[in-house]
Formats: sequence, structure tokens, C-alpha cells
Amino acid sequence: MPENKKAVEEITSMDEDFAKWYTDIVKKAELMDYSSVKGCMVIEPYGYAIWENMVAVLDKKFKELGHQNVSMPMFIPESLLQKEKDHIEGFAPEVAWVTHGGEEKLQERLCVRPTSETLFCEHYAKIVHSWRDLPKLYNQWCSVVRWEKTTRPFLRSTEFQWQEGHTIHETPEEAMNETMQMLNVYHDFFKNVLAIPAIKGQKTESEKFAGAESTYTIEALMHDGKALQSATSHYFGDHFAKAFGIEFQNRDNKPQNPYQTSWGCTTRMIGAIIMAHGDDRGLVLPPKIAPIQVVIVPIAMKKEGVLEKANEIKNRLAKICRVKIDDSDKSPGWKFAEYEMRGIPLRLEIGPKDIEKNQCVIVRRDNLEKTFVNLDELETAIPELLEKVHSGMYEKALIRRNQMTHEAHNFEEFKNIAEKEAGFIKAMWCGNEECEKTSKEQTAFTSRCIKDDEGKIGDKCAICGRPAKHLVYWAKAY
RNA sequence: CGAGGUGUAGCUCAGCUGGUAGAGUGCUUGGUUUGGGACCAAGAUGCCGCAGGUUCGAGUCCUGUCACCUCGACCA
Repeated sequence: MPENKKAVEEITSMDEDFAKWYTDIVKKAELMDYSSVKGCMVIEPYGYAIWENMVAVLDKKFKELGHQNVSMPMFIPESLLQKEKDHIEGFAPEVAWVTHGGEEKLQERLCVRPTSETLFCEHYAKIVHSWRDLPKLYNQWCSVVRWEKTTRPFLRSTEFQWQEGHTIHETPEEAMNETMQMLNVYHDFFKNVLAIPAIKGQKTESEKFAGAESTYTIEALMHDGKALQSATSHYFGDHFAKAFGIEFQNRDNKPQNPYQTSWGCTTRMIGAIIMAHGDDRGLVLPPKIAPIQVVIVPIAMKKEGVLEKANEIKNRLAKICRVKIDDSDKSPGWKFAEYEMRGIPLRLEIGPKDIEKNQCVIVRRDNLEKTFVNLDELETAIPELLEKVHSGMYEKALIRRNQMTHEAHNFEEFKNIAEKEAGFIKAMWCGNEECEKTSKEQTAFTSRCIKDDEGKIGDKCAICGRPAKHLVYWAKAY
């Protein structure tokens, strides 16, 4: 193969050093830059454009389902944060505190929001009085701060952008439906927009959100076999309502506490698409969120008519997709490598030879397949190809996930797989936290989620051998 | 927060027992090129991470500190 090695010279290969490959891509594709504040990053235009595209799709979906956007304060008084005991215990170790306003010391210190349950609850306590006030389906797009010990771009940063939905309902059933509905929204978003097949399930007691009654998650498998918790949806029952004194008159004219949910996803999803789809040439972006879907590379631009033709194509395509033309002085080879590195789903090459034949060359980023397309058929060919790239990416990721998912029926098997294979282990579990601890200590695999909808693969816990309650997906996690 | 590693040009890095700051690549300008990271010529670019210390003299030695990376513990 006349492979030009230079094409990948500046990106560390995945197999050689996955972590370095990741940072190389993040930097080379100009997704982000480090700032002078530890753990806080500058999201650069290309990275932010990806985020904006994700936000646009999700925000539309949320609104279709009746949610409304709001904006909550970024500061939380200490006393407010402390109202729900489990919640404060979970978040206290990682909050940033504001102690001074100007030169003056504050009477009560304020924490920079790590999440906004407490603020929503305080507000709900004021505005919810009757069953007629329910439900409230609120969401906010904002950034939050968690003082993490170690940080990595997009995967774990001190400040990160996210969306947090907070809803409040009349009945537990309604709240639980909301929790599951939003989990499904995330799962579908991963499949239909990000082309990632995520595992959907429930967190165990030890992994659930601080203050939640139950937490649901989608877990995505990365190229190196580690799992990434990619979005969560929580059912709160009436814990928070009781702690914050949220009460309404129900249909029987009696006082009652309402039921709540919260659900969120973050810029970590950018990390997920990098590590789920990327390759040694760089990023591979799902067409639906790619800031540029088609890049046009004119060949032998100075020859008569080439640039004109390329621009004509660009103007046509601009009506149906996000298109860019690169008419810079760089060599075609440089441009090919550059836009592959940036993950652009389709490259359109047009040169004198093509123009003679009224055609162009289109190359897919996901499998590098070349096709010749008649110029008269571009308007139908491009959307079709974008769709093919999407499904090609999803299929590839699904096949890899299946290949990297193994069943274990006892602890010997479990340890063997954990040692030799990366990826998910499907194994039965007795429900005992001790077994999660044992697995973590001996294999570094943690429970990712309970997945009872797949049916049992045994009746004994794969770790301790006692009667099993649940099928659990286990993995090394980010 | 524990263990280890790295900070020198935009990037990747060299710089010996202390003695005027280097290369490749990138960048700028002009020209020739163009189907997988082109070529020629001319140019610009450094608080050697930061702060102290030792020394006649520190990129180099010492102390501290900060940031980043890896592996743990913690987490979206």
C-alpha cells in the first residue's frame, strides 16, 4: 500500500500510547487549549462548534418533551447545600468556596455550584403549592465546578459545560417515567446522533448519585476498552422535597411532598466521540454533529475553471449541508491529511480530469472509501453518503463493543478475562457491595450498571458464588 | 492526595564536567507547483515554566513552587 507515513507522523498511535493519542488529537485538531487555571480549559472554536451542535439537537428534543430552560445562580450558600445529608457528603470534598466579596469576609461562605439540585429545590419550595402547579420540567445549560484531583481535557475538568434537567412531579410513577424517558433520550442521542452504541442500565448503590434514590446511566465503550459514564438520569423520590420543605396540596386536599428527578450530560461527550470513533489518522466525527460535514479540495486549482467549479459546488452544497472549501496554497496531500485529522466525514476532490467527465471524487472518513459521483447528482449523493458514514460508524462501534464484551460465570473466569481482555464483562451479581469491592481491588473492574432487561446468564454471583440477583456490566472506567 | 515523569522558538526536541541560545518543522514574503503532508529564495520568532539561592558567570548546580503527562485513590 502506498501509504504515506507522514500523514500520521504527529499523532501518537493508539496502540503505542492511548492516553497520548488522545491528548495529541485534542490538541492537534484544535478542540481545546490549556489555560493558566489548573483543570480549566479553553474550548476552541472547532471543539465548541461540536458542543453547540450537540446542544442544538438535545435542546430541541428537551423542549419537544415539554421542558423549559431556566438560569440558576452559580453560588450556593453553605447552609443551603447542607440541607440534604447524602448530597453534601457526596459533594463536599470537591466544591470550591467563595469566602470574600472584595476585601470583606462573607458572613457565610458560598460554594460554586457543583450541581444545582439545592437551588432548584429552594426555588420549587417557593413556587409549588398545589397539584395544579405540577409538574415543573426545568432544564439549564451552564457550567459547574468540581475540584477534581486529576484532570483530563473533556473527560474530567475542574469546570465543565453541561445541561442539568430538574423536574418535580405529583406522583412517584410520573417522576420515574420522566427519569426513564430522559435516560432513553440520551441513549437514542448516542445512537442516532453520536453513532455510539451505549449500554443503558441502573447504577448500584455504591455508584449512585449523592442523594438519589436510584441512578440510571448510559455507559459507552472506548477504543482502549475502558467504559465512560456518558450521561445520567436520577430518580429522587421525595428525599429532596422533604429536606427542602417542598409541599403541595394534593387532589385530596392533603399536604404532600412531590417527587423529583434530575438528569444531565456534559462536554465529556466530546471525549466520548474522540475515544469511541477516532483512529490513528485523528478524529472521526459523526456527521450530525460535525461542524464541517464536507470539505472541498480543489486539485490543480490554477488550471482553468477548477476553482470556479469548486466554488459552484460549494454554493450548491451550502444549501443542504455544512460545507467548506480549502482553496489555500497547501498541497492536496497536506489537505487530505489535515481534514482527516479533523474528522470531517466527507472529502470532495475536484480537478481538471473530473471536470472533463462532469464528476468528482468523494472519500468517506470512516472507511476511506472513494466513490466517483456525477456532479448532477450531488444533492442526492451527499446526504446519502453522510447517512452511510453515520451508520458505518455505528456498526463499527457496535461490532467492537460486541467483540469486547465477555461473559464470566465465576471469579476465576472473571479474573482471567479482566487480565487478558479490555472491555465489558457481563456477570451475575448477588447485590452485595463487598463483591464490588473485591472486583475493584483484584481486577480494577467496577460495576458499570445493572442490566436486568437482558435476562440472566446464571444464578450464582460470579464473584462470591452466592445466589445472584442481577446481571451487571463491569469494566475499567474513566 | 500518593508514586513516577516532563517543562528550552507556535510544535517536536538537542544543548557535554557552568562560559554570547540551537536544529527540524511550522510561521511571514515572493516565485514555481498541485490526484496522499511539494520545491527554491529571503525573513521574523526565545522572561530556557516561575521564585529564590550558590557562583565572577546558571538553560545547566541547589531549594521551593506552578503546570502538564502516566499509574493509583476520587469523580460526569
